[in-house]
Amino acid sequence: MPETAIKDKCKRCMLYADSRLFCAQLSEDELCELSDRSRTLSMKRGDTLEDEALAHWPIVAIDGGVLSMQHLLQDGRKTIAAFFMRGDILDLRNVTNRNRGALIALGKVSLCRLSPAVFEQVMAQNAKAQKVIWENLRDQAFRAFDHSGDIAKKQALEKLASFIFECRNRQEHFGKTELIEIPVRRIDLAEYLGMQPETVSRCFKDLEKRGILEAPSLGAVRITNVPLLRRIANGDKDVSTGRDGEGGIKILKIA
Amino acid sequence: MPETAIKDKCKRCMLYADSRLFCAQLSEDELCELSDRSRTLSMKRGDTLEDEALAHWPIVAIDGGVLSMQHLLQDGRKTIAAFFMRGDILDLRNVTNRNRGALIALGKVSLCRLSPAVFEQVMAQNAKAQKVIWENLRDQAFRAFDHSGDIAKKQALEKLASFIFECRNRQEHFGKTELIEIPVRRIDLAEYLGMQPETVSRCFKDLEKRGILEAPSLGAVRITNVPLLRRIANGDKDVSTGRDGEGGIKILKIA
DNA sequence: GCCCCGGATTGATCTCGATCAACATTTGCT
DNA sequence: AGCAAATGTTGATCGAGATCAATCCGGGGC
Repeated sequence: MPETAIKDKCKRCMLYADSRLFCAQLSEDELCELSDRSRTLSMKRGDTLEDEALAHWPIVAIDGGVLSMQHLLQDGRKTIAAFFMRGDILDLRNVTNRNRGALIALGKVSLCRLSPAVFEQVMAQNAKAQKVIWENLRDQAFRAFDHSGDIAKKQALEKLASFIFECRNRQEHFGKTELIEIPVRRIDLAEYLGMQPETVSRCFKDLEKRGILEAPSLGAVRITNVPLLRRIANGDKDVSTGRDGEGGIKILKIA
Repeated sequence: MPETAIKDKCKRCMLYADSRLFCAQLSEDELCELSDRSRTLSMKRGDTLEDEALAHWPIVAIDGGVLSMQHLLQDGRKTIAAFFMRGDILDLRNVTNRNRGALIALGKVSLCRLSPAVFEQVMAQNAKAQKVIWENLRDQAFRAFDHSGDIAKKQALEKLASFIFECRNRQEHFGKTELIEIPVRRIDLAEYLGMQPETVSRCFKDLEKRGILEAPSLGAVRITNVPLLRRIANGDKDVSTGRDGEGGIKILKIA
């Protein structure tokens, strides 16, 4: 084993391997320091980041998988307020305002609990790293704003369409095949979009029947009519209700 | 007029006057530099921060009033994704992902368009200022997460209850009188909570009838039963539907 | 491989809040 | 101050999606 400064755990981690992510911005010294004082963690579906653990390790960087922030109501209703994925950094220092949701893994999640002290030091010293974190947090905020807008007034079909575009936006490799990964289960999706799993299922079926997308498996979809899906996501009633607007293709119906 | 370094416009601005806000963290030199290269702006209800203006001035700090981020759907449905208030800083540099909502004033708004160059410089040099901005952005993100959770699965009454607590959380001076300012119109509130103005009105009336709050004017409420309102906000069905749970007061109904 | 159970689907019914309509009140403007 | 337009309230009806119930699947563990 060669005596390289950079730890194996870091070499295998996308936060370092992806040049756009946080750890890739660090100098070798910074990375080693951070690495030494941080702890990786693997989670499986249903695992929760407990409050006591977060008290000691309030800064969490996601390497892979999907972590959810869930809010539980008194009578058992559950909602997922946000999904956190590769590259997202969560800073829960002093976050007590209202009932911060529970952080629950929706599948296998690998993450790194960063040392607050080193994180703070890097924030102060390394402008490039600071920029990456800042833009990540800003993206989280804007994604949450968008999502709030989506679920506030949109209908079920429109919400699902928007979600599919949100998934597309979060994966870089689109363009060639238009195969979009849906990284969460239907039930999680329902909780994220504020609807019931039954409704999610019906909406997927509707979009398939209308030839707008194909769902080769539960974990992925292929959009076959991007402009139409876009119009649905944007709330064009003529399209979402099945009627044809001026821009759509007229289909003659014979009674 | 004495030749003090700090500009009058800054002395009158809460971003400087409130010791917890951004400009109060700056050294005199930094503040002067920032002040010289920044521009204040007054807006009135309905005014929009146009894209072209934002291209030159993508960083906006709110001094007072309520600025909204609105999403408009094709068929005219409108939603407010977020409220920005005193102390909030918006960084719209390179924000093009999806359709960033329009920034529209919901009343008189005074704000300061900060010089991106000086802002960036302060971010890199002044750790105290950096911390304030970072925490502000984080609060915006978590507030948005909370809000997403609220509007996803909660019923109308529960959403309104949550909103009242959100208002209370955002004003510091509670504790004495419990008079909470509602800084937006009913119609804006409806758009923020994803419901209709009619429903908002009915919910306020319902809470008043049940003795949970008083609404001396459209712009403020006084909570008269905080625990009960809290239970409603947390989704306790026994309370929100009017039935009494075990913790409530039993009311005998005679047919 | 086979079993098994959580998740997904499909269908039937019901409910909350949207919508429509009429009227009251507040706000802003001259 | 006084008027007009925008906002807010109240009542009546309707519909999208929640809920309930009955299968159907598929993948993780043995």
